[in-house]
Amino acid sequence: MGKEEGGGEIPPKMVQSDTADFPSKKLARQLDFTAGFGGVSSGSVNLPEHPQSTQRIGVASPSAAVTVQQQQIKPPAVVAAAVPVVAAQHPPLTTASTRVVKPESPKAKPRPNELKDGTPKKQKQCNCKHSRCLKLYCECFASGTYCDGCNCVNCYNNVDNEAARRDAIEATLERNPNAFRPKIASSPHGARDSREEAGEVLMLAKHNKGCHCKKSGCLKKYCECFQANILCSENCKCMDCKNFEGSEERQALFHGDHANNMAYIQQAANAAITGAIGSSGYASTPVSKKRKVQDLFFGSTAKDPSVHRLGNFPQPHHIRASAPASSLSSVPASRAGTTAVVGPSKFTYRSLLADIIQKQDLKELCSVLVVLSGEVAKTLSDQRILTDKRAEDHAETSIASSTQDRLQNQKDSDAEKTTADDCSSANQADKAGPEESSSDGADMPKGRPMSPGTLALMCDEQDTMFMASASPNRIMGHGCSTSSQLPYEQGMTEIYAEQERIVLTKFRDCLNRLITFGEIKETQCSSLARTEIGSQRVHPSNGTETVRTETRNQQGSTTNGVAKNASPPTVKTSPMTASVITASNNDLPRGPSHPENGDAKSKSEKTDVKTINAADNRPKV
DNA sequence: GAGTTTGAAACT
DNA sequence: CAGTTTCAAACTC
Repeated sequence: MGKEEGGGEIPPKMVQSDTADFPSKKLARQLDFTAGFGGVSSGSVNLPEHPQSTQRIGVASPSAAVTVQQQQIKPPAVVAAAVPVVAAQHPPLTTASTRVVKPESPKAKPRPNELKDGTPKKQKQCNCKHSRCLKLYCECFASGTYCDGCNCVNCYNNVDNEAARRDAIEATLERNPNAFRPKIASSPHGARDSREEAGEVLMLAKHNKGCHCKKSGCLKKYCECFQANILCSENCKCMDCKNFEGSEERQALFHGDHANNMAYIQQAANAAITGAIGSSGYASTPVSKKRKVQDLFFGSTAKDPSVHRLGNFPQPHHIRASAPASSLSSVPASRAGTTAVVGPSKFTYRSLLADIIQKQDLKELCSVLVVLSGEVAKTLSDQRILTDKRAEDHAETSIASSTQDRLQNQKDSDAEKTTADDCSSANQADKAGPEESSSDGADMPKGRPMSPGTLALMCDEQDTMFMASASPNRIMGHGCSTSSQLPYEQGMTEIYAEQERIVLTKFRDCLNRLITFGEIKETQCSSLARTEIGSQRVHPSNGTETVRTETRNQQGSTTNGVAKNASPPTVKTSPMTASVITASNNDLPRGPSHPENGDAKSKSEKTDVKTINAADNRPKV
C-alpha cells in the first residue's frame, strides 16, 4: 500500500475519496462511544472538541497519584443522546458529560500537559506525522477529539479540515463500527471499592478486544490493558501475560513505596518480563539477563508457555492445583476456567484467599458467632445470679447493713434476677413457647420462636438503641418483659455489651486469621518463586506485612515460620471458624483474654469496631 | 533527544 | 483470516 507520507501528501485512497477532500456523503453513521459496552447507547457522541475534562476511558487508578477525576468513566455516562447525529453537525457539541478523553495511563510520568500529580491539565498532545491525525493511530482522533496544541504534522484533525475529518471518521467506522467506542468495558459489578489500590484491585473492567502483546508481558504501557490499568481478560490474545490478578510480577510493580515511581515500575516490569523474578520485580538487571539467557538456552521462551510459565510463574499453577474453584475468586469465569498451561495468556489465577474462604465457612462462622453470643449471655447471667444471690444473702443476714444498702441490694438483686431470667429465656427462645415473648415492640415477632440468628440481630439492634439514647425506658430484652427498670436495663446493657464485645472480638480474630492465611500463602508463593530463582531479595512490602502478621497473629504462628511448612489450603478447619471455635472454647466465659482487647471491657460496639479497624489497618485482605 | 521497541491499526 | 506494513507511543540509552 502506498505509504501515507506526510507533508500533505494524500494517500491514493484518500485522494480518491477526497475528491472534495473527504466528501461528506452518507454520514449517517455517527460516533458511538458506548453502544455495545453495556451501556446505554447513545448514539451519538459527537467528537468532543477540546476535552479538558478529566474523565477517562480507563479504569480505576492504580496509584495514589491518580486523582479521583481520573477514575473510570463508565461508557454509558459518556454519551447521552440516542439519536444519531450526523457528522456534519460538527463541530461537536461538547458537554461535560459527553466528553471523551483519550485513555492515558494513570501512572505515566507527567507529561507536558499534566500536572505533577498526574492530574491531566490538558488534553494529551499527539505527535503524528504521517497519519494527518485522521487515523486511529492518532490518539486525539481515536478518542474523538480535535487536535489542540499537539505536535502533529499536517494535522487534519481540526475544524479547518472538518470535511476531511468527517470522511476519515466515516472511513474508520466503515472498517470498524466500534472504532470510537471505549476499548475498556466496565464491569457489570459497577463501582469498586475505594480501598482498591494499585496492584490489588480486582480489575473488573476489561478490554473489549483484548490485547495481543507478545513481548511486553502486558506489563508495559505498550499493552492497552496495562495502560488502562486493567487486568488482561479472556479477550486478550497476549503471550506470556503477566497482567493478571495474583501475578507476582504485576504485584511487584505496584507494591511498596515505589508504586508511584515510574522508573521503578519499569525496572520491575523489565525484570518481570525477562522472567527473572516472581514478585521480585526488584531483582537486579544481571539476574534478569541471566535468566533470559537461560531461557534462550533451554528453549524456554515466552513462546513456550508450557515450559516458561510453569517454571517462571508457579503461583497460579500451584494455587490451582491445591484447591477447587471458589466462588470468591475474582477471576472471570471464562478465564478462570482455563487451565494454567493452556494457550498463551490463559493462565488461571486466583485470589490468595480463594482456597480459604468457602461459603460453608461463612455460614459456619455466623452460626458459631450466634452460639457464642448466646453462651456468653447465658454465662454472664448465671454469674450474675450467683453473685447477686450471694450479695443478697449477705445483705439480709447482715445486721450492720443499713436500710439504704439493703434496699439497694434488693433492688439490684431483683433486677439481675429479671435479667438472668430474661436472657435465659431468650437464649432458649426457640425452645420456649411464644408466651414468653410478651414484646411490646411492634417489630417484635409475637408468638414465634426466634432463631439464634434473629436473636443475635435483635440484640445488636437493641444495643444500638441503647447506645444511641440514654432513655431509661426502652429496651426489650430479647422480646421479653416490657416493664423494664433502670437496673434491669443496665444489666442487660452490660450483657449485651459483653456479648457484642466478645462476638466482635472473635470476628476480628477471624478476619485477622484470614489475613494471616492469605499472607502465609502469599509468602509461600513468593518463597517458591524465590527458591526457583535463587534470589534472596527482600520484598519491601513483605517485610512490613510480615511484621503486621506477627502482630496480628495471636495464635503464635508467624508468617515466616509457617510459610515453608504450613499448607493453608489443606487446613481442615477453615481458619475463620477455627478461630472462633477456639476462641469460644478458651475465653468464652468472659474477660479480656485477648491481649488486643484487654481494654475493651464493657465498651460499646463502636469502640470495638474501632479497635477492629485499627488492628486491621491494612490496605486489603 | 535520538534511536529502538512495541503493538495497534491499516492494509494486502 | 492470516500475514505484512505502517504508524505513533513507549521505552532505552
